[in-house]
Amino acid sequence: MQLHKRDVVEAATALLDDYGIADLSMRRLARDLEVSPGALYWHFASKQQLLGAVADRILGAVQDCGGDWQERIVQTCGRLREALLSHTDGAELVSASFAAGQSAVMTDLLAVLAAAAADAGVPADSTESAARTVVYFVLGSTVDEQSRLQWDAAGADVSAPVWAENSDARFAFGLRLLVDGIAAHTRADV
Amino acid sequence: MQLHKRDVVEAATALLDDYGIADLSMRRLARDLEVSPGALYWHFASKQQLLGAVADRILGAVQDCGGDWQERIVQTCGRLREALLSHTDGAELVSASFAAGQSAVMTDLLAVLAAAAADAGVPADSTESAARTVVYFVLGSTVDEQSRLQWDAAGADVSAPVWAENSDARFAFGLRLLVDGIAAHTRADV
DNA sequence: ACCTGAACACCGTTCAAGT
DNA sequence: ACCTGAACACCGTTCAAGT
Repeated sequence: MQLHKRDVVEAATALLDDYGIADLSMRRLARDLEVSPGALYWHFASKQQLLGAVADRILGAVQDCGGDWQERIVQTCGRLREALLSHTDGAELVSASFAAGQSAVMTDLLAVLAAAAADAGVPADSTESAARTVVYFVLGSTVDEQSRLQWDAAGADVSAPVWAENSDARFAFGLRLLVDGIAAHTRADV
Repeated sequence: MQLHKRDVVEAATALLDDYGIADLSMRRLARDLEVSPGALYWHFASKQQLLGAVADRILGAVQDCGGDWQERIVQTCGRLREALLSHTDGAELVSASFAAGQSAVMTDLLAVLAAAAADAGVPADSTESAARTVVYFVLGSTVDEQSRLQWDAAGADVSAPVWAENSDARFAFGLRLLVDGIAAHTRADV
């Protein structure tokens, strides 16, 4: 039967979860779907574009939420982190797709965060900068956390769980820094 | 004559500057050096390790500096950004090497930033988190900036220079957010 | 419209064998 | 100690040709 975009993205996600981003190749994906490699290029212009679709699928779990601007930022970032951690190499894949400008959902999240910054009183020409700064933190710290997590799961030495236990607190601390920064900045300008 | 680590790193940097990270392959590098690909593996255990050495070469230009903790953070980040921007795909390469834990100099910079955070009054168990948050911002924003810069240099549409002019201000704003956050956080805790 | 088959132009890494 | 040659096991992408 016919191959649809959704099937391809689903199979790619499964491949990612089971074997990681290094094994997520167009040829391997085609093999899993029992089509020729060229077939994928009927549905996607490039591997980058396909990875963007996988990123958007991963980020589907992140819905926006209510509350004041601080709660909205903290919640959005928390959910983003959870979504990334729930797929093997999820943070790395989304990070790469974001950098390549291939994730539409990531662009939406940026808008949500920029709106929260606006509510906080950040001047209109700086809300985008504030939102990006927050996103850089979430992506950077989660890539770090996940690589350590996965390294420990394989290597398994003693001091690993200590890091893992602290990672929630470390994430919360960095995020607090940014929220405090936004709050302080708007106070200074008003 | 004999091949030395320094020659390899130098040739790799030249290849990076002239053709970008996508063309920085072990085989192409070997061709430029007029050796067989296998020769490189006598001097470096893997491509990742070689890229780490290139990252450290790029970061050699970033020396540490004096002043109060705020000045030290702002200066260090400014110099880091300059170093990244002065090589094609420099931000991407250093970012990848940092994530892979292959850049010794990046670890030094982390320590410098952590020391500044400590001077600011951040509790000892959080200085590392503060430093990493700053580094995530510099790497993330500079990767972004550089990809836009290089895309414009090739594509060349109208609205490009506007972005370029604002990128200094955008960087400064994000950095200010973080410095304000560190300042606010320590005030709240003391 | 959708896919196959085969090709093009590459990769990183290993390792016996040479000097 | 340092390097070559050749192999192993792959890549992303394109495109004429088929149905």
